[in-house]
Amino acid sequence: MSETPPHRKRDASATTEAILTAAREVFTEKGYDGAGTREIAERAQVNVALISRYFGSKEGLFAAAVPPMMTLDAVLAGDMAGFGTRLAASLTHKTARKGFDPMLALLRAASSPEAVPVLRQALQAQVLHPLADRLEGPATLERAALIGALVVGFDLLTRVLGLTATGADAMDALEQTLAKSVQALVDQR
Amino acid sequence: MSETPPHRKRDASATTEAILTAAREVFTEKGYDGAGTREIAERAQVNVALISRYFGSKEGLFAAAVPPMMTLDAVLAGDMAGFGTRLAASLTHKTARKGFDPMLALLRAASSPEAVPVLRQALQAQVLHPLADRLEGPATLERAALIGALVVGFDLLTRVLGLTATGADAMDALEQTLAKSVQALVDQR
DNA sequence: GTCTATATAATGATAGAC
DNA sequence: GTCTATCATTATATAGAC
Repeated sequence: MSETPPHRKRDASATTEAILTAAREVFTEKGYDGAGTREIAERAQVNVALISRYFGSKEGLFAAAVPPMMTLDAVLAGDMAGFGTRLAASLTHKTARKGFDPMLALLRAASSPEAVPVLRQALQAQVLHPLADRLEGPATLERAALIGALVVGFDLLTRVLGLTATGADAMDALEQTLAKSVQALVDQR
Repeated sequence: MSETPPHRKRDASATTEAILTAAREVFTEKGYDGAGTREIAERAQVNVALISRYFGSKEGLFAAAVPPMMTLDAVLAGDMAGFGTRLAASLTHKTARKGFDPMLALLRAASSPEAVPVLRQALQAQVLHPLADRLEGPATLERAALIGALVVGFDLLTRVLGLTATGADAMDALEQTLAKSVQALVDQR
């Protein structure tokens, strides 16, 4: 053997994957502005220059990392009669999920002009339209948007701003009321 | 007269007011991270150094400028039977309000750690609690929080991310559905 | 009370060696 | 395919003259 110290793997796809994974985590925690390319590279155990190499720019990295992961498939699976309950449970039972969280990433990037266009497009195509397609009756897109608003606002208040329900029964009341509001939007016609 | 060229007024209170007004506008437009002290000073027609002089830091300026203005008084005035309608109208009829907008400022600062504590406190004390006090029945604070989530989420989707309802009748449907959802949370018991 | 000038630190991006 | 080194820009904050 000869010399080959500094890097673990000479594989472009493994490198890009490591960058994407790290980027998703850091964007989730710090938002678009707060996430630095150096920190992302460090977490990926990769040289900073490779971010520009493979993704062109921080903006390109964000677009490749976050929007493709935005989906509602998990809660859309199942009958729509139980949608409100499922959705409310998924929002209140977020058991300190660490790592990537598309919703947090969206909330913490929404104030950055570079991120807004791709976020809007992904939200439309991958969340609101699929949800609207599962609704019956009039104004399905508008009702889907209001369900989206409820979800987004709930997460903003509780997980970004850190508002807390005081006590376990308050949490129950919150979850039930949320489920009811969502289901009312689903059942409306 | 002798020499006195570069500044219009030698008055601390006028200067701090000019800074506060400019800061509110810039924070609204650009968010906490995006707003630069230079830009704020320029818009206030004031020297940059005076921001540190009077507010200590950018964080101090934000705390002095935005949170004290967060209030729900305008829509809380009136009987609660019409609250949903009033609130929905105030959200959808935002006729391109220019200048300071507390809700936009909140949304665009929520991803910045320096802004979160003061935003949470102001939201609790000046918005959610006053609203909860006007509600009757059980779990008033939780229902107030969900109304807040709906409002915050709605503005995030429409004004920060720029989702648009397609057509005037779609806007009507949106407004009516929103009013209905809010009022259901008010009337619940 | 306000100014200029600067200290200090961080950023995103790139050129070119290996 | 990956590295080091650096460029260029920008940011907040402060010291000290006026």
